[in-house]
Amino acid sequence: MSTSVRATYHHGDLHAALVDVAIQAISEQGDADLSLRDIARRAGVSAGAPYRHFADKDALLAAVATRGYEELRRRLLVATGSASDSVYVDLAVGYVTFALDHPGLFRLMFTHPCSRNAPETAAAAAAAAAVFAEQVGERMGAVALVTGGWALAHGLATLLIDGKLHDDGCPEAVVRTAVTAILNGPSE
Amino acid sequence: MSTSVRATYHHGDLHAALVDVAIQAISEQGDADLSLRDIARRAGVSAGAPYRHFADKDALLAAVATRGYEELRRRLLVATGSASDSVYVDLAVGYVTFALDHPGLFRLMFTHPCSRNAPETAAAAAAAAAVFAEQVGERMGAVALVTGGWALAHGLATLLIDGKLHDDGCPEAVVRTAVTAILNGPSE
DNA sequence: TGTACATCAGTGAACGCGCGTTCACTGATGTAC
DNA sequence: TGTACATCAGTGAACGCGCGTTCACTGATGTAC
Repeated sequence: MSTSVRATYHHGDLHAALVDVAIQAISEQGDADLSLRDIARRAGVSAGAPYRHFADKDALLAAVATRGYEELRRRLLVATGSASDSVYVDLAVGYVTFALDHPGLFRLMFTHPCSRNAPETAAAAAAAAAVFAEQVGERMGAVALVTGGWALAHGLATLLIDGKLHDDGCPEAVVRTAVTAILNGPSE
Repeated sequence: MSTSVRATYHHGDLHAALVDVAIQAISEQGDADLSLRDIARRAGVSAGAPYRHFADKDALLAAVATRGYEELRRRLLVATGSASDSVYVDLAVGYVTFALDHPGLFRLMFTHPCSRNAPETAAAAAAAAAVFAEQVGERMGAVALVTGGWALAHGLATLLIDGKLHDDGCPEAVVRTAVTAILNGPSE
């Protein structure tokens, strides 16, 4: 079950192992362009082996993105449980924390074309986005508020993982103050 | 001066031409990974020629990103001139419109590591970001409002270029309503 | 104005590289009797 | 329980490809006299 040397000729569950290893690799190197050969190498398997489990590279990446969306959804649900004043702040913090923990995965999920045509990935993405809709929507009842809240969180996440905002060591504080400030409005 | 066949052995201004052609190429193909060889090819020049003008591929990309930030700044300044109620809406619309017009360039500017170490690019990026600070800051005077406004625009831009939001053919409307909704707040 | 020469900005062939993918193969597994 | 055999999941060598970069070269330009 470990990533280390295999005892048997057959792997056991190479399908899942490849996704695991890909997520780990993407986390280590911080950006989204992994090579299929490298993933196979890390899984201790020949370069052709993945083709027993995935049609091509994009299919593997789509599976990785799917797992990413599932984890994001989980994080958002957990964040919702906080006893904070604002759902927006809670969701944004959960969202941004996920992105900062897995920047490469986050970029893959949102930018890589692999996820465009995979229905499974699209479903997982929709499920994650639905958390915003449920949490914000059920309290406010406006689509635009959901979109705005999501965009705010997403903007903070991407700017932070790309190093465009100074976070002074505490990105969470940046998120809290920025979201709060915007929600309280330009006070006019 | 055109992209077509060169008359003379020497090019004239290959430096600028390479940046032009790269921006055009990136616009056509929609994503950020161009090859240096392809850019040279499009410029009608051999694969080695760019090395007379740029240290390496990243140096060219940094120059491209710099031009991108300059154009973004210009757009933001123009957007500021609108007779709208809200600076936030104006800036967000300008920002998002730029991203949708040049999705590949936008991704390059914000995500590609090439721009990390180039001081010239960093300066252009800072100048663009400063428009937010000036417009929002001088009226509200709060750093968090600037960050929040920028993040909101940036989030909408990235979600839209990555096809994660339904825009129903009019992305500008999505931006207007989302920003307005968030600014008016969850009405509590 | 004309010539010699240094400098500049291209060429094009070559380098090594890692990639995604295919394919004939072989070792392991499991099922039928 | 034991054996024959179909199926499955790996191997490893090979494919063609395009890439970034280097380098000895050559054509064009401009300057000194």
